[in-house]
Amino acid sequence: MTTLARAPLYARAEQELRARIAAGEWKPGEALPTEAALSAQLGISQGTLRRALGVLEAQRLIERRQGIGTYVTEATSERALFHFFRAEALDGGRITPTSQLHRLETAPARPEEACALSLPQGALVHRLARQRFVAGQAAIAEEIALPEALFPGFHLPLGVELTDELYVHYQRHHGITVMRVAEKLSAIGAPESIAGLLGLAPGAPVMHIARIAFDVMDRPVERRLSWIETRALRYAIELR
Amino acid sequence: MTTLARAPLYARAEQELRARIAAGEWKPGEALPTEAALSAQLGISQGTLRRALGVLEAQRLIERRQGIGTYVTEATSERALFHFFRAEALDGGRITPTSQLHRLETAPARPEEACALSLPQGALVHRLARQRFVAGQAAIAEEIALPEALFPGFHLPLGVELTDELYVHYQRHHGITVMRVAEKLSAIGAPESIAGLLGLAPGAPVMHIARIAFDVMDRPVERRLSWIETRALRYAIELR
DNA sequence: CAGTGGTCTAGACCACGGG
DNA sequence: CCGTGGTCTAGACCACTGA
Repeated sequence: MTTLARAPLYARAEQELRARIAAGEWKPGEALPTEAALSAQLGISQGTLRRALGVLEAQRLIERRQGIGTYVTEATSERALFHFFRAEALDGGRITPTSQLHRLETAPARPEEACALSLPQGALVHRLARQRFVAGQAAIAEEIALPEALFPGFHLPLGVELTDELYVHYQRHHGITVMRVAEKLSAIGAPESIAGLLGLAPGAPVMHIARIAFDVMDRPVERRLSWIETRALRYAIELR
Repeated sequence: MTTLARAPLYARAEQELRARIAAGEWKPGEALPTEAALSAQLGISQGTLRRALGVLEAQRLIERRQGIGTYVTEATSERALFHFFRAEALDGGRITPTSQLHRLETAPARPEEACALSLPQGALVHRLARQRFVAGQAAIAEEIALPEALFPGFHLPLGVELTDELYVHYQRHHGITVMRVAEKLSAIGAPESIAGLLGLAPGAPVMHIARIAFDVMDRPVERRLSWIETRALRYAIELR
């Protein structure tokens, strides 16, 4: 683990704070104690605490505002879309898709799902299938698996236009904050079932994305397969 | 600019050091002065200097090694591949492609090239076309444009297997270090010319990537179009 | 105005690497 | 051993916010 006694103080403080936030000691939107109070409580100097807070801020787990205080970052549709939804219009403009769930079931994880989510054989997952629309056109099909253990009693209305991002829902209703996603992209010919959903001919080129999302403690919490029709969309990323 | 007199000291120090590195005061692989010497030279405390160095280190412009010193990061094939070449095998294993240049010309920039590289109409670019092979199979076709002004006298042998990454070549021979790339991905049917190069049927699904690469001072220095055959490859990225 | 986070400093001490 | 960067502290002062 990273919580070795040998690790620097600031790193241990960072882990301590991360764990406390993950445990819900301070919930999204709430303020942490002041730097003076926190450093006294942790028995470290303010400078060392600030270094730990700086890391958490860089990871967007917290937000610091001069003159106000330090807050646990709250997931918003805005932010979720901006950070983790990389599709944009051909001209680079932002896109705000709507979405509609058309299947929701709870079943034993398939082998690929269990593997992606580090679940034992036979563990239950909630499985969602949905479409996302851009300018009234179906542009994205998705199949999502969530560990039942992390999302007990998960539910969403079928067939209704959803405005909020799923990640906002995860945080508000299940206390799970997505911090990082890993994706593997490929270009494939649309399988028949997907082609139907997206209004394409079978075999037409679509972008396929296999995503695993990780939470604050870097545990895998969602596996998502996406099929994206990229005639009117671009998937924009930045590497540095 | 970011070099306002009002900006914090550490930010001004960071910009100052970045500019000096870009200007070649310390070349890739060379050591910067010690922290004590640098802080004295810049008239700031060691703590403030360390903060500036921390930013440059996070951006991988420099590397600090305890007991040794601070060095300007040198581009290596290893690093260039790892950071900016996101293709991997289906099982997640790394891939080391070979490449072969089959066209090299210098001509006025096309409108899209001029736009991508912030060049005036009619400015000259070097235009490269190459193929990249994975396990002996042509898997990637690329067309690359470089501003002639930044790469005077650019040349590479045609038709030979190249081992070094292009970005290593940019740094070694033209003093240009790529720090960041922006990409737009889509899935398209392979155009006839590309299909021929990749051994695909015309219209077969390929991943298309339009990339712009930026240097140390965040100027656009390369525009690259790639067509990737993703039957044996995945494009792996991480968002956080 | 009081209280918050942001900047900057000076200095002690530690850990590492090489002569 | 010495010189390097890495950690940690204590404290002064600034800049912003809201009552």
